[in-house]
Amino acid sequence: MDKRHLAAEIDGALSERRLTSQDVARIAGVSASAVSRAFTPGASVAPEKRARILRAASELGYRPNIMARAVVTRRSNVIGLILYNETNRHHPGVLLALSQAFSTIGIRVMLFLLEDEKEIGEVIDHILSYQLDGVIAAASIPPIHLDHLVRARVPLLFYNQAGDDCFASVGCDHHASGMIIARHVFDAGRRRIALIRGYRPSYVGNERLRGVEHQLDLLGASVVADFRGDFDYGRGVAAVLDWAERGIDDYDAIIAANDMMAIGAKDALIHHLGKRVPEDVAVAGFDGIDPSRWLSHGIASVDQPVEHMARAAVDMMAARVDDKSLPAERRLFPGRLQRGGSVPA
Amino acid sequence: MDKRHLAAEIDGALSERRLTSQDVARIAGVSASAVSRAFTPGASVAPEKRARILRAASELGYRPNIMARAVVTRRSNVIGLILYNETNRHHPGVLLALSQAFSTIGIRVMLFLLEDEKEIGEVIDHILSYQLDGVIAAASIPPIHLDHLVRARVPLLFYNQAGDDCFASVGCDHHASGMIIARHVFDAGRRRIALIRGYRPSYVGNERLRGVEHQLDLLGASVVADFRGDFDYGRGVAAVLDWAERGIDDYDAIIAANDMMAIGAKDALIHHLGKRVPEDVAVAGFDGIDPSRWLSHGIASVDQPVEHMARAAVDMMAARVDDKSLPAERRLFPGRLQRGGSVPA
DNA sequence: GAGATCTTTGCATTCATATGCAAAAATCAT
DNA sequence: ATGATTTTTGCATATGAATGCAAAGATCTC
Repeated sequence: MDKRHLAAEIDGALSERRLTSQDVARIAGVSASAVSRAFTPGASVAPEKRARILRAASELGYRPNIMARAVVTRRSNVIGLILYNETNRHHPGVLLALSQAFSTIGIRVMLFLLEDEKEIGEVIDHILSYQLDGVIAAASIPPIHLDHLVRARVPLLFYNQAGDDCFASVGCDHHASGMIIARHVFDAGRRRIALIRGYRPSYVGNERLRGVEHQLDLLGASVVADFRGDFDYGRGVAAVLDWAERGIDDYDAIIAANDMMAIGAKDALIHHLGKRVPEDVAVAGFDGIDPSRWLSHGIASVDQPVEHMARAAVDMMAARVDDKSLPAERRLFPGRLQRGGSVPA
Repeated sequence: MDKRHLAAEIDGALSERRLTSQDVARIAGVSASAVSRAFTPGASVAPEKRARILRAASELGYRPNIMARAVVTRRSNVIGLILYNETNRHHPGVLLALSQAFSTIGIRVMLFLLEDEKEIGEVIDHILSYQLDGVIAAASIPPIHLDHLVRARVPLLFYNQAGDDCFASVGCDHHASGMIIARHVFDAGRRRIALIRGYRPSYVGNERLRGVEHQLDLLGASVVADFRGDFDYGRGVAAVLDWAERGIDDYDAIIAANDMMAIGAKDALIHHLGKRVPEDVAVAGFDGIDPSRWLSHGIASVDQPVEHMARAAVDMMAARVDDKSLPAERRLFPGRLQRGGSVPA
């Protein structure tokens, strides 16, 4: 058969070339345009011709080159995700939820995992070079770089970052979450609270502790100690040791800016100071990460509705890719109290 | 000035168009080719002309469109990373190490995070459509899909997967790691071992336990219980409860296929059965994840030299992108024993 | 069966960049 | 200053696919 012969010939010549719509067109006996249309939903092709083309394509193993398509359509179906490595370590659910949610609408994620704030310039540069359809930033972005994104008209959505009137954003209401956990600790009868904060520039950490302090203030409980953390287990341990060293031991509860540090603090209380949790000191955190629910921990926490947030982020991003004039909406989701043995009921 | 006028005009007309090399060429008073060459290292452009072009480009905020470039050069500088979500949750260091290592050589990562094995077909389809320079698979790939990748001549590298003569791979010597941890447990005087395996198709889990069993066999210790896990904390708990329910309680050590399950088992021993670790039962795992080193856990483990492995993966991939004829080398790294309180010294 | 309407099709062009080639310019040797 | 050599440069074309347009074909109406 002639078709078979053609296919073999194409296969042979392919060592260096790439399979193109032309190749498929040849063996299906149509034009390259027809092939293109066969792969474009809603395009005008006779049904049985489309079938023939798709058959030929799958025989050859042809798939439209999305890069080439992106040049013409100005759509890559790829979004950039800027994430601090830290965020992934402390809360791997975020990456999963976003990645999964995007894949349900056929959008792929190019990952920019930052170890250090300084890398962000280079990352933005890359983002602008790849013609990404949009960017989700789970990291703050310095104004200079923001300006580049704006000028290139790349839709930008902040995830769990400070609200800004100019950009769309999705987040958890961390301030309210702070109030919830503080209330929970207060309701357990604790009045002398020690705080382990996030590191200075962290919006999430700051909001959470602002909420905690606000609530404690309203209820009339006092903050008797205070430590600057970094969201890592080790800093939770360090906080407790630091207080002990400085003779501070009159707190009856610790609220940490996330679960990792809460667990660290709890471990230090038990293993280094020989205290009991929650009898001597109650411990609470945020995020509701897996280890917080382990038998050995049972940390009271306020978790984020990550799936809902991811879904919202994806919806908002998709809408803004289609219509760049959409307003800078901000969607906030409430946290949910997760009870745990570390704070008595 | 005319140049300023031109720039303003370009800026105005840009609402729908995109900034191209032509625009830069116009205000720099050169041809588009010159602009292209200015951005191509080693291309032939007069130094001061290159400077002029780069200045104009940065004024306008121009960056070469990598998608368009990729069509011509057949290089996207993007690799695909196929990863089970599970892997990221149980061992977030893998994603970080790979992502960072690639970014040092200017290659970006498109992430394909799988929740379920069934998604792999769709993922491979996407990978073939984007003209990715290569694929790193930290997941096994069914032969049908493998064939597609091979026919499209996409360099493929397996990460921590079963060795295959046809493909490059990087991995940890999990069998040896299994022997190491078994020896460690034996040296602590334990002779009656219970095993928590990975789920059936997991290469890493199987290798680790083959190594363990081999070593125990050599040393003359016996396996008195055995449970099929899934690498999750909950299955570690379940294993211990299952044995208890079935009246099996004569084991003096548990070796789990990873740290998560080891921690789960340890927690269940302590909190559900009231046993002591390591006095009554020693517990060991694999990976050396962060929580395994927490004060509250201290799990003896064999960790993987993730940074070295990632570095190797990146080097091998980069080499294979440049030269597709490179052989299917396999690089194995030894695991390192991490001591911990869960196995007495 | 003629004419009107709707659908399908291929041609030509476009997207943004890279690059071989030959002309032009700059550099060098003499 | 002249010719030989090297470097720069722009033109033209290529990459792989999408799409407006007009011609061709199919379908429908009466």
